[in-house]
Amino acid sequence: MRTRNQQGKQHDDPPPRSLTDISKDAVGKFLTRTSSRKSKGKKEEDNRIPWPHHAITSEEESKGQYSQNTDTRPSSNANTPGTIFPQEKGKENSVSCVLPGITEDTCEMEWEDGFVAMPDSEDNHHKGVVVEFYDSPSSSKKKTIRRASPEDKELAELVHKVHLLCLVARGRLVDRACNNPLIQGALLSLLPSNFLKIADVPNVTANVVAPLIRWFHENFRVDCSDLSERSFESRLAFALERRRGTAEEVAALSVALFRALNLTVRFVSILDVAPLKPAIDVSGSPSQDATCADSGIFDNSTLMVTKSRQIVSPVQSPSQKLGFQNKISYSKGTSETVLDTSASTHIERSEACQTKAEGSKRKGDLEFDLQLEMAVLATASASHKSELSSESKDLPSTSSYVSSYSNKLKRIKTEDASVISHGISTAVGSKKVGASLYWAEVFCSGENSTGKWVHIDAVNLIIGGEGKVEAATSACKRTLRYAVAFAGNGAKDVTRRYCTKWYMIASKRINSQWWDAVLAPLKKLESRATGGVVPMDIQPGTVPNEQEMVKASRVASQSSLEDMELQIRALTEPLPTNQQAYRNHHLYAIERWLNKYEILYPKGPILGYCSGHAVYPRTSVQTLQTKQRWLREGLQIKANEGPAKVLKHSSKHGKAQASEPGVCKEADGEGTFSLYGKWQTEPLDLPHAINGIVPKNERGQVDVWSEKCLPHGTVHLRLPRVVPVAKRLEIDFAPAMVGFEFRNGRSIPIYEGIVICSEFKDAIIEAYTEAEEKREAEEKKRDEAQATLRWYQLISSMITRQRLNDTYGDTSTSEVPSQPLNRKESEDGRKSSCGENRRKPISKSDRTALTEDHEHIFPLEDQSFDEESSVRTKRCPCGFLVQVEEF
DNA sequence: GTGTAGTATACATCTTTGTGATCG
DNA sequence: CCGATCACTTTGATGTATACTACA
Repeated sequence: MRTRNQQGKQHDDPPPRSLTDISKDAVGKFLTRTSSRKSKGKKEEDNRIPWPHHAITSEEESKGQYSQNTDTRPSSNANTPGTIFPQEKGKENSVSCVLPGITEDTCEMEWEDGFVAMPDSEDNHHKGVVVEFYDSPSSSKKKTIRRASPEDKELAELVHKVHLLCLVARGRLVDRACNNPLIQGALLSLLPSNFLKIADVPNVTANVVAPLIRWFHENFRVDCSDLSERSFESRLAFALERRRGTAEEVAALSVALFRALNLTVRFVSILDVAPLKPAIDVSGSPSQDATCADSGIFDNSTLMVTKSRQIVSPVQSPSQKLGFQNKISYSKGTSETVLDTSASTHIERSEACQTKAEGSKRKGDLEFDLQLEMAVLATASASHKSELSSESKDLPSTSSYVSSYSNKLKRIKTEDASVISHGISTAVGSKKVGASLYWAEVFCSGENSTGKWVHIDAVNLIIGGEGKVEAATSACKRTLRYAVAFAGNGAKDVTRRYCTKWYMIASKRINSQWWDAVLAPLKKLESRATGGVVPMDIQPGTVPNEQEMVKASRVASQSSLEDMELQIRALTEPLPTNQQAYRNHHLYAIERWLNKYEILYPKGPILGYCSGHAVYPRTSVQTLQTKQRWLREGLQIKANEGPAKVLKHSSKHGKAQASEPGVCKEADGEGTFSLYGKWQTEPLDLPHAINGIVPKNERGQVDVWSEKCLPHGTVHLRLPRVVPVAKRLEIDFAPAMVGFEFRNGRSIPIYEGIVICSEFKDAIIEAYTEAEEKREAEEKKRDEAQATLRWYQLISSMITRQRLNDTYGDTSTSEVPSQPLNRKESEDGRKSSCGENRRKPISKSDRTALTEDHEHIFPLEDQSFDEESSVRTKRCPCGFLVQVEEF
């Protein structure tokens, strides 16, 4: 949808609002809300999240789509200083402006001087104004980078999680379809009888199944039929009938076939989820992976292949498929791209067009498109696909192109057969490789002594190619982050089998705690399905027969053997060849990249070398702390322990110390501070309280970082107003310093309560309770007295008013009641004239009491203050009141 | 085109124990 | 006189992560 907008293609008639539209709107609104919560910050004037910056045309505007558009944000063109947006035909009328409803308050951005290009055609004249921004030569190098805000990060993580869950659910759905007995039966009926004996082979090996896979590969082809309206099972059945389907379907069919032959099989899928970290927003930098990012979720047949929905391709060569499908995907957005059969130069041309078109997109936009599509697909995949399908129908030359192009590719196919038969090995490292997203894992009991899960990619005809998956994925500018095996409605993360550079993906995966918790129940199901019942899962009370027990124990060991295998892979990762990788490597470290507070202890063993730097196990890296910091954890430095590391003080400290010579120098020298490792510490040996005296530090207090820091025989009473109590009882105490806070540019210690000897605890608490009760009673008494007084004043003023009314009635008069009720006059010294204090008009009734000679007085106890409005109300006992606004 | 090291920069973290005037 | 409260220039230096650049 966005692509169409961007290309300036308009909807002649607004299509009926499908569920997809509704979802998109909802997601858009959600994201708008998220973006509006943007945090402050000087650098955040570029206040946006990755967003498809549609060129909002005036035509849309005039049709009212403008207001319907979920994008209620200003076009990013406007607030991206120094960004050139290439002009394209049909886009001249794009408008960059602040949208209605966005005020200066809500949209604080820096506007840059630009020049207004006047529309050069009459056609455009009435459509709007083009505001273009050109970089000055000096600013051309400067890119505006918007760092992801915490909200962005949170959102990206949520999307990542939700997407993961969706893909896991999808994998289970596919897995379930593979168990469909009808599909399995139909597959068996197609199978030449000589392959049926595989079902009886006791120890299956990769070699045994190889001919079967070859047969399958020859008989089932990948295309991208669009049967989105159907359930996956019916799609699978249809693919079986046609002997062609999407890569996902073909892979699923291979799994179904293996299962029909009684092999232990998993359906494995790379979960190509939305990134965990939000994309940074670099204006003006071309998106490198534009084509990769602009892909669907469930429809990719290979990682290289984008927009594979509309294609009927009988070829298996990934390289051919790549060129072909890219071409199709380009045609979707660019109507001028003519797809003909003649030559690959056309493909290149269309690629160029695409590059040009995509070049105007920010990386963030592309990421957003992807995420939006994911979110929408999660709720309305079928609907969305049908929409895309209808889009593809709009393409005039697709079908003719497809048939002729496929003929051409058929010819190429025969030439490429040798390459294909060797799998992807010859092409790994080249971008001409299509890495499959889906494959099967067959448990070959005849491999090794204990059996082995063998990677079988029937789509690309690869057996045992687990080592190539990662390279092929990375060649596609993707990262293999999650490879999940599905069986028995369960799932198991088998990424380790396919990933050798875990350090590269560790930070791109969701925290393992969450992921493990998600997979835990699924892992059990998977384990149970890949052979039988795991002993610990046998229900108490049921007695499994011997056969079941044997099978179960075999599976248990099979499962744990695989776990062990994966664990070994995890712990025996090859040493990275670049130094940077050691900065946060979970297994290895080099001294150069240790943090300030880290040290190698013990310094060894050396596991290898990288660029001349010795590589140590990460387990040898220890965290260091200052003496003070260890103290907070209830640890102290052992006697005679020298510092493990000595660091220079910051210049601030240096200055402070220089200005105050002789003050507070560390024991080990000037301008330095010492760090110690945990191995140099021991539990804190605190002084004991003796004779009711609390041991205090040099400041006469006790630092209570935690309960561990309390001297023996003392307690910490976190009670307000407890100091006077201790003083009154003449009990020795120390103020408890519990931390610091920064106020007015300096750190201020925070005190909470006192530290006293345990033996006085009860006495203090008793006295404190008593004092508090007394205080509360006094407070209550004071409040009551105040209330009484106010009632007295109120009634007095009412009486006075009544008397005045009785005396003078409605007739205006200048006579003054000479006897104001003023019981407290003598007590209150604060007098003020009415004129001085009256800042607000007084009410009409009050005016009747306003007199010329009477001097009002406003006793303090008759004043009330409204904190909300900051208005103080002062009352004269005569009933006159004045309201004063206080600042 | 790719990988690596170095650099720039935004962001996160750590730092850390006053003083004088005024008022009740 | 003493103690409580308030105002006082709302830290800022440094480390770390990450993107970018130059170079092999």
